[in-house]
Amino acid sequence: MASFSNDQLLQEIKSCEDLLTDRIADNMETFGVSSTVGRLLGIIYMNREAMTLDSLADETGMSKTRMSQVMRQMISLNIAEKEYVKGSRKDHYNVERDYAQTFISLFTSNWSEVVKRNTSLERRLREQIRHLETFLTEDSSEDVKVRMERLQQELDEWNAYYNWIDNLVAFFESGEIFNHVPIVSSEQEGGSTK
Amino acid sequence: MASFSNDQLLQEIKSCEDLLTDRIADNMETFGVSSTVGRLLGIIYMNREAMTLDSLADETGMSKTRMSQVMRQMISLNIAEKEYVKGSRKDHYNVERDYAQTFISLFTSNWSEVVKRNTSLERRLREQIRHLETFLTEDSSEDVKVRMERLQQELDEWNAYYNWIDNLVAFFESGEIFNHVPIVSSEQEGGSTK
DNA sequence: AAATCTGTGCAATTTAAACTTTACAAAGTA
DNA sequence: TACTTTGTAAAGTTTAAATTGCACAGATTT
Repeated sequence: MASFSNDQLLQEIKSCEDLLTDRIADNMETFGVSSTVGRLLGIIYMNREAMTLDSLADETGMSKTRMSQVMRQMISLNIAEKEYVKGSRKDHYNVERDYAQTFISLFTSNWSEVVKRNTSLERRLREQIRHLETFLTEDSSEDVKVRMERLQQELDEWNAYYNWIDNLVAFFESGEIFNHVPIVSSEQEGGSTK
Repeated sequence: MASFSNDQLLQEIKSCEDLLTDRIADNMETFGVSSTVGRLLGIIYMNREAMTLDSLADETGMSKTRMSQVMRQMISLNIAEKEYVKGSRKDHYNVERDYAQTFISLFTSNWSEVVKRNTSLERRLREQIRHLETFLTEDSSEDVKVRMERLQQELDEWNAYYNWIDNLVAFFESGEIFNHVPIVSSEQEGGSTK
């Protein structure tokens, strides 16, 4: 078949990279964030150095405002950060370059929030139950007693579950997970041995 | 203060249960599914026995069609199943009653899908690269060679990452995770010892 | 066979999320 | 001081997701 010119080759390579970025964007939705988060992650990652809002807007064809919104979100998710570049007035953003670390950051951000919300609800309900219990008398219907008891058990199970999630988060965040599920880099020839 | 009648107490208990259901619905969004999935999960869970589309529609105030859609989704996510009830023509749906198991099912469903998609993309790109490599000649620009090399490395990292996720999924699905992050039920008095 | 019930495909509608436009404050520059 | 540049707040628009209403097929009952 026809050969490729240098420029054509470059373009082909770029289109491979774009496929990767697209996939990152897709996959990121699994974390419950907009695919644009993943897209920016991919773009900055592939770019191999920090980027400005303008260059991101340029690359995605989206508005600078949106870039600002997304980068802020990414920072709050702990998967990006501003990087000071001397001589430039613009903010430069860089991303976590370790995939697994990104996974952990997102996992942690999401579930910590859930645990927090749950803990406060649990406290509230325990209090409410204690309050309601004071109104239980001998002539309270059997139904009420049973339901109350069940609610208690329910809360106990919840507590166990959210404690588990909390421990799970710690298990990831501390990196202990890697002791049991290690990352094995593939055995491609010329593979870099960090 | 004023005392509570039996009915009032029941209502108060119900409203506690509703708060729990609401929270389940909220939390479920962390798995990237609609909160209605969580709401139905919560409702059926609290109901303590299988429910029909009609009773669900009744409970949520939503259309039966939507109930059907959501239940199907839940079944495909492995967190609900139809249950045969003799004497009834309606389908009855029940849900996984173990919180942690639900977590694992959702985690597994989501990430298995991601791994699968990625694997097929990786294969495609490896092939494309092998193809492009045949066009590399001595007069190919240095830039092209570097980019090509980088792309290779990129794919190696991807491969390592998705293998990790795949192992992670197995780690959860097999229940091995519980050996390292156990579920500890809280020490409430009268706590049931399964 | 006619009548009813049940679940779901499909198009239409509503609601929520993503994204843009405009405007402006803060900080830098001339 | 007046003029740019940069990031983002706020409100508006577009796009996508959630939800409904209608219709109908398949199964069940009368």
